[in-house]
Amino acid sequence: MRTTMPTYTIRDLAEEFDITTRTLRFYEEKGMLSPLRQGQLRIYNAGDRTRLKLILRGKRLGLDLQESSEIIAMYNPGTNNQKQLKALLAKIGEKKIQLVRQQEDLDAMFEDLKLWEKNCTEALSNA
Amino acid sequence: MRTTMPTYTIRDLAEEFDITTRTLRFYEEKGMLSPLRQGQLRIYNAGDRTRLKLILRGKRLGLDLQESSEIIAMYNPGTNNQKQLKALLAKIGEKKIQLVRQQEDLDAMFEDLKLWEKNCTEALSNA
DNA sequence: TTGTTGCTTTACGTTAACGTAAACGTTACT
DNA sequence: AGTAACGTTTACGTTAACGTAAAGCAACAA
Repeated sequence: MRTTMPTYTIRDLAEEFDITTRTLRFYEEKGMLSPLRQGQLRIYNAGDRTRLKLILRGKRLGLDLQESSEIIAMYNPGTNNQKQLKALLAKIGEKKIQLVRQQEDLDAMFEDLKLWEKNCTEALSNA
Repeated sequence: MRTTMPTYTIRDLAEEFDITTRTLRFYEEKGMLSPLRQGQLRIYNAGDRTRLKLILRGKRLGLDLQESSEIIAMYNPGTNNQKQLKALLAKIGEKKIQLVRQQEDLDAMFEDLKLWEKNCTEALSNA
């Protein structure tokens, strides 16, 4: 049996992820997405959608597009040689260090926010 | 008794936080730092240093300088009026939502990294 | 047929966050 | 006095990540 995979227009994805169509074309221009063409229209599949999600997740974490590209490249196992794998491991290590740092920063900022929130509400209730 | 608070030159801070002096002057230009002058030299105090730390923490979390400025503004309690406090609370709420999102993204990425790391090391040991 | 809507390509504009260079003033050796 | 090391201001340059506008094709609606 042959199940039909879902496809998306440029507008579908733009609306779902709240970005502009310009942004999608831009990512394509950068080689991060390669939707099929049906005539001259772009037609995205599930893989494209997943890659887009990864790009946007990276953005929220403060990665630039180049970094996100590298992350995404880890997903396809085309890299079967020793040197590249080791390089990849090193990169993963770096990324983990950076993410741990982010965790700490996040925790610290949450603490601050909690304090400020407390102070604000108290100041309001005493008014 | 009068204890002398520590002060820092522009180079001290640049080296401590691994940024350039240009960056420090830029933040000043944007009104985020206001070091004293001794002659025409900048002389930073503990408060300046703390603000700088907050700016850099914000950067690591992907905030832009404007957002970091707002965060820092929360630290000085000069805001004692009802409306501003409520606005502040709203902003804190937004920020918390965004940070929670970041937490989730971080967790997801850590999971991925762990998987990739495993795959890489296995691939290497089988070679 | 003439809109209107939505897609396309091409190309120039914009903003943030600095980098970089020029030209100059202090202080500190030597 | 010379010069090296650091600081200063002023100003133009740079990069990433899109925004925005122009000009045009395709399909469907009135």
